Amino acid sequence: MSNERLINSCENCIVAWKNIKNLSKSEIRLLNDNRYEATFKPGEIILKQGSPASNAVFLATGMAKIYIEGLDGKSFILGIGLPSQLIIGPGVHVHARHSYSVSALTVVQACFISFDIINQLIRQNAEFAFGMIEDLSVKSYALHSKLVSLTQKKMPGRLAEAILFFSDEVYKSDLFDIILSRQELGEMTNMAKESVVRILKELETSGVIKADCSKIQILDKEKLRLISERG
Amino acid sequence: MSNERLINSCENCIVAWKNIKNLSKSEIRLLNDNRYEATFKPGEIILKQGSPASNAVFLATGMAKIYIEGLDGKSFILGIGLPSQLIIGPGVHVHARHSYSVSALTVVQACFISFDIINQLIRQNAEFAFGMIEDLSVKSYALHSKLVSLTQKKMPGRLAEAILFFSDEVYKSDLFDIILSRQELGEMTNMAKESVVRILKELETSGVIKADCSKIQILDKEKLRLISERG
DNA sequence: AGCTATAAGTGATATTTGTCAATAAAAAAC
DNA sequence: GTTTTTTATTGACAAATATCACTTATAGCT
Repeated sequence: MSNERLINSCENCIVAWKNIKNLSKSEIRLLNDNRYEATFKPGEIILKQGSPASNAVFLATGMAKIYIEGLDGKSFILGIGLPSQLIIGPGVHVHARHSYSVSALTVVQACFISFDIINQLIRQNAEFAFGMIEDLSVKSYALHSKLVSLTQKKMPGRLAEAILFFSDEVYKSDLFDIILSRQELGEMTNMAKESVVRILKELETSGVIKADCSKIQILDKEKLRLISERG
Repeated sequence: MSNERLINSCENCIVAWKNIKNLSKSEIRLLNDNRYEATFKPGEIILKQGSPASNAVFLATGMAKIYIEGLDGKSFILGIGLPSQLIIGPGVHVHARHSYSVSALTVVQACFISFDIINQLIRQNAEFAFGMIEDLSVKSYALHSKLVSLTQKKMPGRLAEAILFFSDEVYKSDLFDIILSRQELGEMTNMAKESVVRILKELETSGVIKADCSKIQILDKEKLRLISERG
């Protein structure tokens, strides 16, 4: 963690959270004056599940792994935190504890803002409050889809979905170096790492993708989408 | 659906949503004046997944099944709607569509209030907005637990959890007539109805519960809790 | 560059869980 | 109170998926 200020101001920050546009100049100043930056190295923990939630975290650069630490050491990867996102678990407004852990996958620059400030802004600015509600809703909605996917799709469907997520949401390309290991890919799709390897190979044999270690290329996106949707 | 007014006013309604206490008298009046009641018979659909969400629904009496209609006709039961609850899916603040269906399990009396009113109240009353955020957060938090439970627990753990849910949250008793069929219990715990029957019998054989058709009695709650937690 | 630790890949085997087919028991309809 | 329909239960079997025990790559270190 360094202490230099890498980001000048929230006002002209190009990776600022969408909802910040609902704030007035003076509100943005309040936010900016109470903002603390930190830089994390790959593997470092940004937020720890169960710990008291006193700050909201905005990712400015880099990628982070958002995961729930479940039963006997197993974790479940909820998703990948990307720039512009507000990282805030639902636990915050329930019992002021983080409901998941977040760790850096790459070098990550993050801004921390106290919930006192966030809550003050929610209180004084209704549009900001709506933005918060919308943010929570979008995340909740994603959990619903995930629930259906995990309970009703077979392994190939779930893995296809994960590959599409990386292609569409993370790398915005059909050829990318996937940052997660097979183990982690399994933690994201609820399958054993060996099964990840096997299904990847199946997808490769059927000409849908090419997977060589971390390099993944989507060859037939339509087919991959079909596999993802059919389950 | 009948049109008589069964509930006099939100102000002294004993099954009113918790967050209504944050409203002023005039705000409650606004709510009450724009409230429409409806009575549903068992099996009737109260909200349909995918349909435009124009109203919030408050359950006044009865029980409802909240479920996602997933892939090829399979549904996943998210939970049971009970009196005092606000039934509102996350889809509402994302794309103004219901993200799940709700159907009456018993005779249900419900109040409908337009989102125009709800949103107006969020806008003008910060505490009410906070109540909304808290409600969303609690629901989202529950989804996180469900996700862990479904991915990391084995069938006995998931079924034990469901039985405890009915005992602790719904009937508040160790002996109850469960309203869901074996099929539905399976849709709630992600298992086939035959597996529900088998695990129920296993639990019965090991002296944890007694299950005779719809009648379920918990004999050893500690052990049931252990099964639920260990997975 | 060589050594070491970590991750990927493979095959055999074991578990878990679902599906099918049939019967028994309840509940609903007449 | 039958008849009909739905739900519960059972056993045999099949499919999906995990686990184990290795082998082979890959990627960090010194």
